[in-house]
Amino acid sequence: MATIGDVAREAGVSRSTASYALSGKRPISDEVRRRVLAAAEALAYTPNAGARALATAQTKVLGLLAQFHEDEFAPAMMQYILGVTNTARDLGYDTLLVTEADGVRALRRVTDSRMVDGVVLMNIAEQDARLPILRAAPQPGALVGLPGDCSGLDVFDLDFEEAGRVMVDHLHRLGHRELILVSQPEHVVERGGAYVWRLRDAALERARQRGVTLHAVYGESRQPAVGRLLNQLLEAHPEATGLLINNEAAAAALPSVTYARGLRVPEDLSVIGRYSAEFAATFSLPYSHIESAPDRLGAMAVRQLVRRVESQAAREEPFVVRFISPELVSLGSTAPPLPR
Amino acid sequence: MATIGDVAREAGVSRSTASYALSGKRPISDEVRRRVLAAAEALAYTPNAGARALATAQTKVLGLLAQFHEDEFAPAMMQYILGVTNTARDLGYDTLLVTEADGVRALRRVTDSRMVDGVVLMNIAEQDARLPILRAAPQPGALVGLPGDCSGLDVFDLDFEEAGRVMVDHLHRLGHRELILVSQPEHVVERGGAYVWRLRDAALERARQRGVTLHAVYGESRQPAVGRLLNQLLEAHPEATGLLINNEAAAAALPSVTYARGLRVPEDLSVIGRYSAEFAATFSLPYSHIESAPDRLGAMAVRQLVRRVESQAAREEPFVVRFISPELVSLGSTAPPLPR
DNA sequence: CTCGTTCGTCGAACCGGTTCGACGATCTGC
DNA sequence: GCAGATCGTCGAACCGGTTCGACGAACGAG
Repeated sequence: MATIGDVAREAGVSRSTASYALSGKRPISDEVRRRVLAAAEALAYTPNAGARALATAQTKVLGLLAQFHEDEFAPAMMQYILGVTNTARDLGYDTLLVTEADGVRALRRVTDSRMVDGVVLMNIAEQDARLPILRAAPQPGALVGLPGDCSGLDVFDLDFEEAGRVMVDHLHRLGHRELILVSQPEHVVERGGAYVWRLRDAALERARQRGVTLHAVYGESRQPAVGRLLNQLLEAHPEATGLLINNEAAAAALPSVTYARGLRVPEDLSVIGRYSAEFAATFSLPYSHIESAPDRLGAMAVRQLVRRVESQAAREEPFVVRFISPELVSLGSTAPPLPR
Repeated sequence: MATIGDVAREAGVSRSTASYALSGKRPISDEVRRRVLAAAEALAYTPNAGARALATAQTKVLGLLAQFHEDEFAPAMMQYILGVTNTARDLGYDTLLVTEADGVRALRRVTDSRMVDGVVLMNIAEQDARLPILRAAPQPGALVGLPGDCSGLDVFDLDFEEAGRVMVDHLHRLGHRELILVSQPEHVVERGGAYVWRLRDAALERARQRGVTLHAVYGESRQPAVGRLLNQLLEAHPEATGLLINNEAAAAALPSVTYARGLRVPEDLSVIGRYSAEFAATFSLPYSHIESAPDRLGAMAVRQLVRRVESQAAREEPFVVRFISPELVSLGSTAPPLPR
């Protein structure tokens, strides 16, 4: 493998001149620049990433810390990851994907050893043990998901409160007066998944204001449990005319349940979900839904992160907490309730 | 951030002694070792990854090159990725996930710049332009998926030929004489996805031997197209009593189609899929299926890769092409056909 | 008591880049 | 024709580790 010393020798100049010719950081005569570029081309020179990182204190790599819990819906994660890796690459960065169960240790390793210039954290818990580490780290960090304490970090998330209100308002306006909300499994909340109750509590509050009855329950993350649960719910609340779903697995399982029960959507039951367009497309889901825009969130986090990485000025700006406002994608799965 | 020089000064020894005390590569007195370890602890010393990579020519990072095509089923990919990242971490490596569309450029970048010690390639095409690059690279490489030319690389894949035969044999033995096989979309084949025709051709051959009629068609990767296709197929071949599915999206869409058509599984239609346990669980799929074991494949590829990375002897062993033999997981979705 | 080992430690070089200060050559202005 | 500025290049130092050869002290053997 050719080093910059080889290039310099081939071009008949010093190492520093070769470096300047390649980087353009100092004026170099056209003649010499030509010779250096030709030599680099001829030797197929590529700078050694480790050496460059050592010299410049920049690795051009971002860390992406994601955790996969047994009872979580892995497929939904993929879109976030792609949002991050693709945006990072567009900005000139590669991505170190760390899925280690011990997130604290993983974060320590990649920041302390200076493997990365910045870190994106996913699966944020209400009380996330990784946050103190990240705040103390020399690299900037960005979160996809809202923790209890946002200080010292840039945070990006869907506005789950507003999502809950939009769902309730939409069905209330159509005339529905009794609704069911299926959330994620209780484990997700216990682990600190605040978005679950953020959506639920806002929906409950809005339902109260509108005089709507809302049955809010935890869901399951797997078949057949989640299908069973949906059946039980529909049985237990025969008066309910609307179903709100903040749970990918439940959304995926719903079509078979409604078929089996002979329920027509939206005539017998209006449905609104909360998931991504990608998810809806791959799973055939015919329900109107709040778009959770995972790729957009990943991209936003990376862009802000890279700004802070690359500019001292940006690093001193105040931290941002930015919510994507929920957009209701209408696929015709809601309608006024039938008169009974 | 503390360097090894700081640790040495704190412990009152030279940098080299500190290094040896930490690595144990030369005998060091207990007294000095204690002091060095204490100093490292006190200063929260972590070696700089770039510097170490430069000195040792080892980065302790593996590259994972995956490509996401528009018309592919992204959720299925997640399991492969987790198999790779988790196994890598167990063996002391981190993973650079590269999803760049231009795979050749991406591979050049990570190998030429020495960012990684080895590379795992996914989404292997029959004629994969990345392979010549990988063969010429100084780092070893492993493939998940079977290319036309396996020379110079370790290859891991499901035995799709055998999978096709197992599917046909299983239904033939139950008495079925007319079957439908839904494969991936034609694009996947055109792009070089050999596994599609490997399974199909083996199934056709075996069906011919057994005197079974097999209608093999390309599928779609998205709803609603894939649902429409399934309906058309069942309509076009009313005599078919068995359905083979080598297409995740089609498998996910099938339950609603059978419900809608009033078909009972397995009484009216026997079904065998080809996907992972994880996929089956998250999607509620009640079908007997060939387990495609993505996590196991990812893990195997990484283990072999790391062996070659870490041992000169291993690097000189002949290259392997290893197939996982298809295992039929029975969930009761097959039965003898009803007499007509 | 001395010589030859062995053991533990140190200094220096090296990995492959980047960057700073200096220096010689050329150009400008008077 | 000379002082001073400008331009292009070079040498050396540095980033933070690892590793090799050497060297002094302690040790055992004769």
